[in-house]
Amino acid sequence: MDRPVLPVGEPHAERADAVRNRRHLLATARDMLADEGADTLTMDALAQRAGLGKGTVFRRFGTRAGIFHALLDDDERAFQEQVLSGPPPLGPGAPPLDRLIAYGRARIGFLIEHREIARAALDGSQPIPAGSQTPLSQTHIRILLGQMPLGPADLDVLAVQLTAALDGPLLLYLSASDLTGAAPQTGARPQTGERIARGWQDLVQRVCRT
Amino acid sequence: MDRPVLPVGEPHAERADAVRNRRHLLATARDMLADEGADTLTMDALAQRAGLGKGTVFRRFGTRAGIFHALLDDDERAFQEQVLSGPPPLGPGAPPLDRLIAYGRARIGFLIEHREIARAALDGSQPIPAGSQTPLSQTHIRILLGQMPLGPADLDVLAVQLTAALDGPLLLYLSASDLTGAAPQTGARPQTGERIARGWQDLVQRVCRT
DNA sequence: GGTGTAAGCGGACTTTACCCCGTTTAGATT
DNA sequence: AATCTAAACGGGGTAAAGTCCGCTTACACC
Repeated sequence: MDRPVLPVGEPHAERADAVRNRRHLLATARDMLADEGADTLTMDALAQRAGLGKGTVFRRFGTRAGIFHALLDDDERAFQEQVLSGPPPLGPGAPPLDRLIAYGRARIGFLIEHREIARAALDGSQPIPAGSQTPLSQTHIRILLGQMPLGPADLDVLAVQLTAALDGPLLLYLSASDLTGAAPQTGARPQTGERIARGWQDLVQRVCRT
Repeated sequence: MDRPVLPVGEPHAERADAVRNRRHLLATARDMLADEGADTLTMDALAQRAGLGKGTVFRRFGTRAGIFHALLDDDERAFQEQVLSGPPPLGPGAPPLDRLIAYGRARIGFLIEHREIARAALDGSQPIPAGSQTPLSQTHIRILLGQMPLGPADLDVLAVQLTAALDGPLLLYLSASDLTGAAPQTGARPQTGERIARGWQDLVQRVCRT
């Protein structure tokens, strides 16, 4: 007899209850975040509020930072789609340099908008290489660089450098920023984001001019 | 009568026993590091091995990462001196671009040499802006940039970007690297450091060409 | 030398992240 | 429906960071 018929490509990646619990935990985490902020979001508290065991929370997310990482990934999906198949210059179709500039600008906007989560996501005691949090960023930059005439250059290293250069000022901003008091409005400091965006554009143009 | 004679500039920054204890703790920490590595270096263990109370350890260093930071600062003093008043091109006297390249190379070498401590120093759950660990790096880069003809540019942002671009690949290397097993020899991978150094030189030359 | 006081010290206590492992259950197979 | 097994669950247990506060001590001044 053959292997069982029909559906399975993979045996079964995740059980239904597991999926349900993951979603429920994520939703609960968002509620807590809205209610009280990131600090009081402890693993115990989350488990209790979700009506699940602490073990389950750890099984799903591995670590506290993992929760925030998952939340961020969730929000990032839409953003990624814009990059991969949205309209130019962010999406494909524009010259690589323009796309690079647009990408930086978009990422800056995205992270500033989600700053509380973003900040909490990078806490952990694990190594925190700027840019390995989002291999996507680095990969995308790497690809765009490959499409440009840069002469002899170590594109892999350059991609890491640029990813870090993009994230660096952001991290500085995120950590210095007034995440303490209730921010009066969402776009609290348009200027800072704009300044970083201009800096990015300038840097990239300098690096890529022939 | 004048102010009391002789020494004091400040009332008394630190009591003698405090100084003694700090030094003793630092030395003990180095011993433990050499004996067992960074992981087993807990605050309790350090206090016990040093024959002091845990409260004292926290009073002196504030946080676990603080200990490693202090160790690194200690090692860094010599390096800083080279930068501030050593021979060119690292020290003053050479053209700023050359100094920038030399600085990057030197910093890469320094951090790779002290990788275990460096890695442990950046753990904490506090914000970890690349480059704010060492404001010195950023400041130095900023000053050198100011001495170059770069046209219109936001030098402060550019300095942050370059600092991050210098640290990024290093962090990646430090975290990926085989810090686990006993490294056979100190200069385990000359190539990686060299590759990063070349990347730095290339980046800086691109950014600064007129 | 005596004295006052700010700084330092110690170590019990609290809080959390994270581990472990016995128990339960989804869901495939018959 | 009955059975079987790997995955998921629960929640008590552990370890380590960081806090607190009453006691001790260096040292400036007399």
